[in-house]
Amino acid sequence: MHKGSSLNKEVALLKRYLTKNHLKLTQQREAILEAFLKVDHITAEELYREISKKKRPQMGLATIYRTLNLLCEIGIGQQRHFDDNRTIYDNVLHKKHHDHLICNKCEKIIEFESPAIERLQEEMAARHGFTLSNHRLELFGHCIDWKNCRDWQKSAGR
Amino acid sequence: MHKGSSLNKEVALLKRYLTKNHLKLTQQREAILEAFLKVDHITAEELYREISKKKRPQMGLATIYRTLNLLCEIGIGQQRHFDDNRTIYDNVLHKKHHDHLICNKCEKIIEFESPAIERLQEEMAARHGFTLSNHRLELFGHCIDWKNCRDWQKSAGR
DNA sequence: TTTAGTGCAAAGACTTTGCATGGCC
DNA sequence: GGCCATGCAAAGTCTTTGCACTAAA
Repeated sequence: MHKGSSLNKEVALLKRYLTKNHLKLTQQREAILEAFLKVDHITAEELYREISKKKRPQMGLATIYRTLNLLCEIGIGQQRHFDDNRTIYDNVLHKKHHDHLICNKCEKIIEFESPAIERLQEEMAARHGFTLSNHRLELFGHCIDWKNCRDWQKSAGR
Repeated sequence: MHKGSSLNKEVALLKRYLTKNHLKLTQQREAILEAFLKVDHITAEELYREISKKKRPQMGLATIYRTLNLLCEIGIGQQRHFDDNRTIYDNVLHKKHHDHLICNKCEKIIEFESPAIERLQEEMAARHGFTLSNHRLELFGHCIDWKNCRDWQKSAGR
């Protein structure tokens, strides 16, 4: 399920970056990276609970934030935000890419892929002299059945 | 420059929404809407400074937030976040839509449009039973001339 | 007159920072 | 051993909420 080969590759990437910048590879950083690579995206809080439950009960939340920011600098992670203000950290390299279709009425989020759109993106990038590494596409609107959605019923009451 | 016709249209939209929901059209809400319609996007803080300087010195920040959230519910505004954690409120209806091509090396940002991509987006949304109101597309990569870019030279130093 | 909105200040939520201690190189 | 990283707690930053008062409807 979670390929070890990928893990090793990322650890190597992390090590290289750390060495190059006179930083250190600690057990915490390794544990965070390992857990992070198992998911597509996660919040600092969730990663914290995950790690302190299963591996290192004494891990500090601040360390999670610091390391997550580090991973973003390296390019393994990328920050994202939905409508609330918490930060979601995407696993950029490992995850199977997908885009999002987001319902403004009921908070429903559908993940999809479109090779056709991706092709046009490449074309557009090339036209402007860009080489793409990744992208983010979010479509907002409302889904056909939002009136039956419990989340929406709830928040509509205010 | 700032077309009055548009202003009136939006005020009408706001009024309709307020009436329908037994809400009230206050001077504050009108002032906030007016100021908001003059920009493409703005933060609550900026809008607050703008309005308290020029129109209503006693306006509270909380009112700005409340009204901005209201405008988002109506569909005149939309929240967005860049990498820091502050919320940017986009003027959805007024602004000319564009997508972004972002260079990870030199911070260059190019705005572009692609009707072909938009068409595919609609198609994809329809396939999932969604009606779109708008979207966000950001392409990340590097531009062909980033090595000559001053911004990159600068930030590469760390 | 009734009900909702406002301003202010306090509370919240999330993230970063300071500092003494501990752990890589 | 030197220096960076960690944990903890405190401080920040941005946003929401409670409440008494004011103003639309």
